[in-house]
Amino acid sequence: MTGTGSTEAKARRSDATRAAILTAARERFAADGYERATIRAIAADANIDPSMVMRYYGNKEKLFAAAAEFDLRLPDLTEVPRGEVGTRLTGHLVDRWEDDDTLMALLRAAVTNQAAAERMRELFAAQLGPAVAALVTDPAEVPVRAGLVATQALGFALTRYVLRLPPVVALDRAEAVAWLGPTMQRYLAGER
Amino acid sequence: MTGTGSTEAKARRSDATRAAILTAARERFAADGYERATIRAIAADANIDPSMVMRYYGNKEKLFAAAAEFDLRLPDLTEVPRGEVGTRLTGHLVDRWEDDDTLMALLRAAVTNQAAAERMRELFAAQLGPAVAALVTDPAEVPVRAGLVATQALGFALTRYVLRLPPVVALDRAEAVAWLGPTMQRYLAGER
DNA sequence: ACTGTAGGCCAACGCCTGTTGACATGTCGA
DNA sequence: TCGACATGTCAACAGGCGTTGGCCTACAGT
Repeated sequence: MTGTGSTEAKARRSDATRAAILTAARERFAADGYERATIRAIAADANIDPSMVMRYYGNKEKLFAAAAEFDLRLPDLTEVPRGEVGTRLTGHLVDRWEDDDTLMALLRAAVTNQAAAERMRELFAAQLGPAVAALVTDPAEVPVRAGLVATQALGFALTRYVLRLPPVVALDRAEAVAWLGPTMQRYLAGER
Repeated sequence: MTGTGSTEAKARRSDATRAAILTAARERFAADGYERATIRAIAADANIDPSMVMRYYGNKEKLFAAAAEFDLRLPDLTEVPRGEVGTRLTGHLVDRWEDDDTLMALLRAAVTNQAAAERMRELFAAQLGPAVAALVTDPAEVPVRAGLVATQALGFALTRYVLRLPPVVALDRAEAVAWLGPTMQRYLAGER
């Protein structure tokens, strides 16, 4: 056995560096988008040489792929009272957005980078889709309703965290949920 | 008098070139975002030399500023039946988005470029704000309601035209208006 | 204690970028 | 007809980018 003796896999001496790179990458991608986030800047943030980034992640594209790994951690909406799924989902998404900048990295990059956009599509198809499917009776309605939810969720994130429209920035969590919750509710479980 | 004899201002011989540059710039900024849209590519599209772009627009920043000039042409919502302002506004925005790629250029650029983001904020404050103000009785509510409208409008545009989430792309104009209209209605004139 | 190897740094490459200045061409007023 | 000025081309610059390969250095397994 090697190293510090963890229970699983082999702990490499370079794990700390790898993690530092990933953290710095997420921050840079989140703040600057795909093309303005340079390998050199990321390396500088992580206090290592740019060539280390290449050694550990191959190239910029793969680095982004690693940094953009993300789990929405959606709650099981079937256990929530039918009339509250909208506010519940909205609150969860706001929280998820605020405590992890991976989503921001994904969003900023997805606007100018094809691979990132594909990632975003997968994220909604693979994570939001199933959550919505558990609520909707007619399977044919699932994609549209999930899409509409994405519409409002991403629009809120875009205007609040990226464009920073003052009145949207000014909303506190409760106000945001109160305004957006009913919209989500209708998209998830409303008529039509 | 000079040139082709228009009624106002002086028509320069280079006006065609200036317009070609502007058109190419809008298309490139819309398709690629601010940093990936290069002066060289824009010049190539317009069939001229990159240095002409500099001569006529000074630098890339000013070129963008000129290309991102935009008027939402919002209808006078006070002449629309109170209950239909949501669908009316939604329909107008969808149309506006589809027949002019300036908005797309503005959105794609605003995600990674500060000046473009500021432009976007101004656009909503100066154009959407007043339109909303004409509908809402309490002036204190105007900014929030306009912000919420922006939230849904930009979210729809983002998911449909930029991220291209399949179910959102699949909506036709009528379906989009039917789904988003009520949301807009509530943001514009709903309770709370 | 010795040595192989993983971890890390440095310098350089080829390419692309925005931007500049010198030069050629054409057009229009005098 | 002539000259001034607008229009346009060409070549180059300085800097930044992703990426590569060679070279030290220090630790881990024997």
